[in-house]
Amino acid sequence: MPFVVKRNNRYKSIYNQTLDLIKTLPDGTELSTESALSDRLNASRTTIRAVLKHLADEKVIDWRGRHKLILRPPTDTDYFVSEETRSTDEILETAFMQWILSGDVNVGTHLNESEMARNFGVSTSAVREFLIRFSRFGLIKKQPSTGWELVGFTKNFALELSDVRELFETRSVHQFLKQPSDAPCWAALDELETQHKDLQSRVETDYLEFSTLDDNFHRLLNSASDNRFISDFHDLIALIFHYHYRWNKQDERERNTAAIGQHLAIIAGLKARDRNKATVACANHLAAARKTLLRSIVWD
Amino acid sequence: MPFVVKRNNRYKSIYNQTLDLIKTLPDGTELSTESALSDRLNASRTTIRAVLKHLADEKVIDWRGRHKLILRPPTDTDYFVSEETRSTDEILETAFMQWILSGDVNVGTHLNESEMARNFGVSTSAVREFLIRFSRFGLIKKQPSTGWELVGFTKNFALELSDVRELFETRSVHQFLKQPSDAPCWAALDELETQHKDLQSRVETDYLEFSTLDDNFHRLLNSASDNRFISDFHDLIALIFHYHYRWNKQDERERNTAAIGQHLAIIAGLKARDRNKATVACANHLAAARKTLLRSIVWD
DNA sequence: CAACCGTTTTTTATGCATAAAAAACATATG
DNA sequence: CATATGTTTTTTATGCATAAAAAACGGTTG
Repeated sequence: MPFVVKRNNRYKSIYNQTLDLIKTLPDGTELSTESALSDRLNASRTTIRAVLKHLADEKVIDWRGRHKLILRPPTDTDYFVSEETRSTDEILETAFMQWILSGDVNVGTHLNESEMARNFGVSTSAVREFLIRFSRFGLIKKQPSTGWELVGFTKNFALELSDVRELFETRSVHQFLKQPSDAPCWAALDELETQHKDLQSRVETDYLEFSTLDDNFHRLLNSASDNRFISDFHDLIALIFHYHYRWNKQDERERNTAAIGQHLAIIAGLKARDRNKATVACANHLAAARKTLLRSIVWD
Repeated sequence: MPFVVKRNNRYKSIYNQTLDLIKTLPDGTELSTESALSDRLNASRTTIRAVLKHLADEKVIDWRGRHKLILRPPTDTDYFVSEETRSTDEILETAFMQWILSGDVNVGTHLNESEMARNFGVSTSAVREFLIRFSRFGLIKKQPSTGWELVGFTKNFALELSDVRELFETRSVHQFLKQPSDAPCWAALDELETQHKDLQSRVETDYLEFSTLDDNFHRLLNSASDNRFISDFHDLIALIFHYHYRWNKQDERERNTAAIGQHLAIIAGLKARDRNKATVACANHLAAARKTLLRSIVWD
């Protein structure tokens, strides 16, 4: 008897999205063609047809050949719960990051594949492939035939990460300044400036919104470098910060308020086409980010 | 019936290493203890015992409990052929790099897992895990449920690679200059200088030896940065250059001769503790390397 | 009794089967 | 006859079984 059954999270996720779509349409109207739905929801027709079948069984639609009549609006109970629609990889990433960032597990710990599979409720292959994929972030490493070892989010990790980040972002700032004034990135920068000022005015209550803004801002900066290795590295930064924002709540409001100001200084420097000013503002911001990161170290 | 049988390349590789070891010992002497062999050859006692068993069967040793008497020196036919001792990952990497660098396969090509498994004579899991592992180099990428796509060693890839390389190595040169004069890296630099001069004197015939020297030199430089992300990136550089040296034979002697001179200029700058001179020499070398790389592009 | 070997248990590596999903192909319909 | 649906084939995702290898355990021997 199988411990873990094969997941069909894609189908369930598409099913939920189709319910959302139906909600926007009045009863008595027809759903579009299978191919159109397939394009729109980014799934194969096979999946779409499985969804339509289920919708018909649930009497949400009446499906006969090319006619797909909406019978009733979906209710909350029609939806699959979010746990079922998440991909194995998402589940693993969240569980794993929570596990290692909680500090319950020590640096140098040997990671046991079958134990992880048991604890996280997924198969050993899923764990195995996740670990291989995840290893590119440098938080774990493996020696052949001996398995995986937790490197962990240590002080050195944070320092090395910050060093490279400073190297890359400084370059990105300089590349940004080289963009022609009609390049779309300048409009995007204006938009981000507005969003920053908006959030600044209501930061007391809404400081949690900063995390998304932060990611968008740095992603825009780095886009000027137009370099896949810099983008890849930003994925790592984003990962670390994502979970950092999620679990390290210390001084969060103050930190975010300060960071908004630092971002605005960089934006001002860029808009003034003032290389020196922008560079200094960037250095200030990254120095602050480095400090924050170091304060959140669990180990050493 | 299985298409592919499970490999035991580790055992075979250790067996060959044990034969090497026995060659250094005269007949009639005893091999050391199982644990000692295990430590020395970096394998578990289980593997060592399997090797000893095979050695006894082949009458190379007489094995009775703790007595392992050497009966005869190993012959060439005792050895497993190298194909059998290579790991699946090595096999895949070589075959895959040869395949994509040969230019027979176009950028954007969809990589079929089972086809690759068939062609390379390994299982689909092996291919799958290889692709995940290999994807960190950015030569392939995957979109969920749709499989892998060849990004390929394109002009942009080479340009972006070179950009980051210049960023990192310039930093490494500066970090190198900050090392205290009694740091071991200075002695290592002296040693490399000697090797470079030695090779320079016989470059006409032995220019193929440069590839190893090149890797060692850049690895030493980057070690000054003491940064895992910079080291990881160097792995990518090393991979590209390894196969580049292997298949791109155009002007190889001239290129290597020039590169030796460039390396020596960097070494001279470093030894003189002349930041400016070292930086310029490094920039020159990397500019030449960039040019070489771009000339070897298969696609675009 | 400490180092060593024989045996058992655990973990990792890897082939493979199969469900889920995508893609291709065939047929129908307006 | 172009576009849609119905059906089949192919490919990917993923659970799992098991051989290889490592690690642990326990008894032996000098």
